[in-house]
Amino acid sequence: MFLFASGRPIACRSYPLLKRSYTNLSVQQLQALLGKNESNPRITHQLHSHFITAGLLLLHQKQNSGKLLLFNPLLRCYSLGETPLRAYLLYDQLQQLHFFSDHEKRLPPFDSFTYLFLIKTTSNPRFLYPMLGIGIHGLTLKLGFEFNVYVQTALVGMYLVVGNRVDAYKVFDEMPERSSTALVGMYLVVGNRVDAYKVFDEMPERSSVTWNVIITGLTNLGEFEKAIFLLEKMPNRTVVSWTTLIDGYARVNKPKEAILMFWRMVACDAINPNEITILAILPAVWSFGDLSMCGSVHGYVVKTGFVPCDIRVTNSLIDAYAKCGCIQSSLKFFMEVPNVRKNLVTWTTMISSFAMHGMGKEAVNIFKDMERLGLKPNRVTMISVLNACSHGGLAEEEFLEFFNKMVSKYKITPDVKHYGCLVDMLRRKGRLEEAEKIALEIPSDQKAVVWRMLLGACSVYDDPEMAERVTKKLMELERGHGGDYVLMSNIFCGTGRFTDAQRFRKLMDVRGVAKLPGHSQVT
DNA sequence: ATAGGGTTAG
Repeated sequence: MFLFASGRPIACRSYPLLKRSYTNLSVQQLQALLGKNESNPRITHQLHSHFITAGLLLLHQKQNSGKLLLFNPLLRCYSLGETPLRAYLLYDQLQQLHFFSDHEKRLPPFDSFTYLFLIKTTSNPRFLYPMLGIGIHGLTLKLGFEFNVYVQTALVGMYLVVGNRVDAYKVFDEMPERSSTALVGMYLVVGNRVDAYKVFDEMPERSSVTWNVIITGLTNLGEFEKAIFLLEKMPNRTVVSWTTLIDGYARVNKPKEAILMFWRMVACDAINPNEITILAILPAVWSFGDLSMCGSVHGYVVKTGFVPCDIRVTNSLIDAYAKCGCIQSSLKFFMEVPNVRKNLVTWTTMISSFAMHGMGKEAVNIFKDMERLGLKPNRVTMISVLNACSHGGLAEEEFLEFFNKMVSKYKITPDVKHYGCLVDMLRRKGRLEEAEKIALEIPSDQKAVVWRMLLGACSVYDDPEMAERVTKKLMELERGHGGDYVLMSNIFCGTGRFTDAQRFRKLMDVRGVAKLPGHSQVT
């Protein structure tokens, strides 16, 4: 993936072709580009590719003690993104490259930034080897970065992610230069409100980030009264302070309080919401069902220019209109967005909006428009389409056409949710034989789940013959699931075949299976 | 360039 030969980096075939030219940009411009697109893995990847081919990856300022100008920002992007492993590999390759080059015996040109981002890599929940963080901790000690407050703050966070709380305390305890903000944050994450509050209270000076850290921590712990108490005491409230509480209330399903916070922010502090505030308030707006407020948020968002900038705001608004019951506004807004700005989520949102309104045909048309533009649906898109078909009164042939297309054309392996849609559709149609035929063709690892769904469908339609066949199939696959026996015997009871029912109950006792407390597989 | 809030289904 990251190939280097004879000390010189070379490009690798797996990199995507550059769609735009980065060749004339200065180092500062490239840095800014990385910072702006930190959440866009494609651009990160393209820039990485460019750095390698143009020999910029190891570019460093000679007069400034050899700091890496583009390597660290690149590391940061990968560490925060979807593939933190790339960050680790990037670091590892450079380290080995340095090790094998014989002209220098000194340590690699890594600085505190490198290790800070490396620690963040290991605390990223997507990173599969969090224990590597402990080794990196050792490195920072060896290299003398233990006096860097940022590095240590990241270390504390890392240990909390790894679950090693004792070490988190220990690292903090040995910090020579304590950042009170970090201490407050750490206590909050650990759940130690009293100590966090005490430290916070004794701080000689607090930055706005300090305030926001404690407000966020209290909100996440559900301590809304204390969070608001601090919010009111805070000297210079920022958008973040308010947004934290708005989001917190929306998440615990208290839309009224969230909306109240929103108005207080605007009225008391004359602070304008930003994109993230909008994303936080919209779920509150639709769960409160306030269509008129949906419209005023829309107006505000258009006026401030968030709409042409942030596609997520657009998507969230389309969704909010649909969930407030106004599919017309949803569609109108969707149509106003130029196709070049729409991303996969935009299309998926519109399809699921039609699905929740039972408008199957319209959903399918949107899906076909999307296909015509050459976009490839993902798992979520397909769930929405399939849902739209079964809820929107479409023929089962059409449903099955989409299902097959998903597998053959788009190479998406159906999971439990897709099969859930399938069984749901067939149940609505009462076509259980069809379902049985399909179930026979399903790949092995998912089989049991699907057969079990079918068994559930049989019990609704009182089809004991088929239920028996399905149960037999289930017995072949796995013998130990007690719920199947119970369901089967219930079906026989329901149709008056009590001896058959008893037969299954007995079989259950003989095989020594117990019925576990029930939980639904279909959600 | 470094700590704080983040779109779609179920």
